[in-house]
Amino acid sequence: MPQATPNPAHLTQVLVNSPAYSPMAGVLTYLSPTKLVPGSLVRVPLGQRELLGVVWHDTHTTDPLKPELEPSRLRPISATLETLPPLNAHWRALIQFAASYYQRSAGEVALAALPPQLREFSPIQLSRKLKKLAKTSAKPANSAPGTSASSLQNTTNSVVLSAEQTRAIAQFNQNSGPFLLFGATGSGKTEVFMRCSAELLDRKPEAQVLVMVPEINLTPQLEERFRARFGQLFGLDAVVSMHSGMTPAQRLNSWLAAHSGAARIVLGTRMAVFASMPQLQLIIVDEEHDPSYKSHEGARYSARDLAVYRGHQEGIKVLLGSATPSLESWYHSRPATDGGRYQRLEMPSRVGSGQLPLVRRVDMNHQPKSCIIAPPLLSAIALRVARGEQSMLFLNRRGYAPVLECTDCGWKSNCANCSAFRVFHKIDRTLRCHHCGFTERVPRACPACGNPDIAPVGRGTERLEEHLAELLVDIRRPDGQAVRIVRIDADTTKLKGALESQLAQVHAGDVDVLVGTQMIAKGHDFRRITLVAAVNPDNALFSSDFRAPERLFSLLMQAAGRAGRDASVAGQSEMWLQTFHPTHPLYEALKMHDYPAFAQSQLKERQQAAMPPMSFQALVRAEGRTQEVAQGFLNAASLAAAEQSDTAALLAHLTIYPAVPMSMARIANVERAQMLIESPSRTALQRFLTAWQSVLHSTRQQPEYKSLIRWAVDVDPLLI
DNA sequence: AGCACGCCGACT
DNA sequence: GTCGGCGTGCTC
Repeated sequence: MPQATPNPAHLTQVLVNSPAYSPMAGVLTYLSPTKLVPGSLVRVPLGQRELLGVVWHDTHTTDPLKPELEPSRLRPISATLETLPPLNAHWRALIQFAASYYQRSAGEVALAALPPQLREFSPIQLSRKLKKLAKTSAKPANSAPGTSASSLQNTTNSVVLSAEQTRAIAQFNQNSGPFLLFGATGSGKTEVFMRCSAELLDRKPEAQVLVMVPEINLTPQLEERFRARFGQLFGLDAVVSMHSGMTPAQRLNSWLAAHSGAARIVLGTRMAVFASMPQLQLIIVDEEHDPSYKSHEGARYSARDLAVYRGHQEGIKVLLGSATPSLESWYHSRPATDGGRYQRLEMPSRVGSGQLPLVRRVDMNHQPKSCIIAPPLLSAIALRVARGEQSMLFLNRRGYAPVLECTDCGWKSNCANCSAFRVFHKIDRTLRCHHCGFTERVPRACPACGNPDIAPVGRGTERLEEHLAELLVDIRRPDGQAVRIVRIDADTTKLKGALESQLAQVHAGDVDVLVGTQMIAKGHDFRRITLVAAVNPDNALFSSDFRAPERLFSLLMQAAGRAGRDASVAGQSEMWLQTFHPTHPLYEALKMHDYPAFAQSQLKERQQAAMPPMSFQALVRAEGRTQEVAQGFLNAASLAAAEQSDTAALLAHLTIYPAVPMSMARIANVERAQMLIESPSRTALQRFLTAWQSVLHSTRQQPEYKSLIRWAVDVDPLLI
């Protein structure tokens, strides 16, 4: 055997952020003077750059693909961030699983899961930062002026639990989960979350809890409640947030607090599922049905599904909560005797005297032709205004009208870059594309035939607000003043803090009627609203997207939950639906506030059509200059799967559909196509996708697909 | 993906 | 004479 080099170095496997399709995917091998523990953070040279890396496998298995890699050509690690404890085996297992399940490289997933600022820091910068943090956290954090710890604890723990809450908590304590807390809006799910957390934190002195919420705007409310409850026990900085709205410095601080164990409760959006939490004992996923848990870029992971995996992997409890669970979770929580894997905890009643609102359907077939707000609904709103109560109307379209049309030649306000209409915004007289942002002033006359008579078709929130103001012009509030209408949508809340100030107006009672898009139906408690109306909810009933009814039901249930949360007015609160299909089963179930009935009928349909959750799907999306290239690439890769033995062997277990244009086929002059792959077996689908990667890569190498812009696999897609 | 190198058009 | 376009090719 030849003698080792005079300065012996350890071969060290390191993950860096390199995408799955580059030849650099997987681990890279470096030299290190000392043996480094897996999970250690290092800085390594790669070409001209120096990158953050994570030390991976213990064993240096020789890569069969690159046998020519000689130790003499390896470069040494530049530096080790030794002031940080290595990422533990649980975290590494989570990253490895997410990367393989969602068909991305481990390096991409691992590095995306670390705070961005950590990628920039040198070891010296990092140790400076850590020293600074140690100094500030050395100060006693729990000295809130005015309230003693014991008095606050008394008030928070003196919340009387309902029988349902007590039973749910008992079941949680006696079983191992995962749990699905199926609780009506207002049934007190948050209180259950806090009690379950409190018990675990009490039992284990070092325990950590991860709480996930779907959207950033929901974090402050929940954060406030958790901080009020646990801040006194563990220090105010023991509760930290993690979401994309934070500054890089804040994100690093939160991450370090979680990683060191100082943070006892981590509250965050989907990215938080990857937080390093060495003493993690419980994961809570609030509003688990919310589509925001599914990532749309990079690795298209589902944070809810990864939370369940992580809980299983770490041997800890996972608690999912929703008033309208995803059909996946609902199906998993069927009785264990039927094969269910989750334990269902039920809290059907509202806490206190609050009743669920009365659901009223307006049959639009029997209303004046093309009316926007039916007369009975208008009178109901007018009545609330006169009584000094608030109403909320929502419509799933912003702008004034979704399209402008020439009454003469039929010209429509198409977008030049997208397969979509540009929306008419009357407020600044523009036509705006909501997909690519292309904005122009409204033409004086039809650009095709010169006819000056071009008319808005359909309605958006702007037009609804305008129309409502006209209809209610004579209505007076109890104080004799004119009715006050406010609109809340993406256009009115663009400026920072605008949403908060508009919401504050509503809470203060300065507003009689609130008009907006779905964003007002979610999350916020409007205690004085006694009427909620869905102006035009029918679209989702006949959508080509099989999940549209599920989303509509959930949205309407949430919206209904906005009404009458205040017990003093709950008796009179109503949810109105304007529909051309009043007897549709979805609305029937909604009227009875009967999610289980709705879910049962949906699951039956899914069963018959062999769709999720009874089957498993993956979607491959491709983007190119033309549909021919995008679709051609997908179809060629599909054909080639039959010619490679490992993929061909699995074809019997799956259905690969032909490539089709996406429903929004063109955005910003990029043509998009997709191909659906379905299988009754998750394993078969997984094996196929893994083996198929190399086929996709080599297909892209063919000269006719050189112009392909990109492709990506979406496992368990939400939008088909 | 980054970031080089490299070979052709309009500017101080 | 240079600045800069983005086409190929490499990075342990």
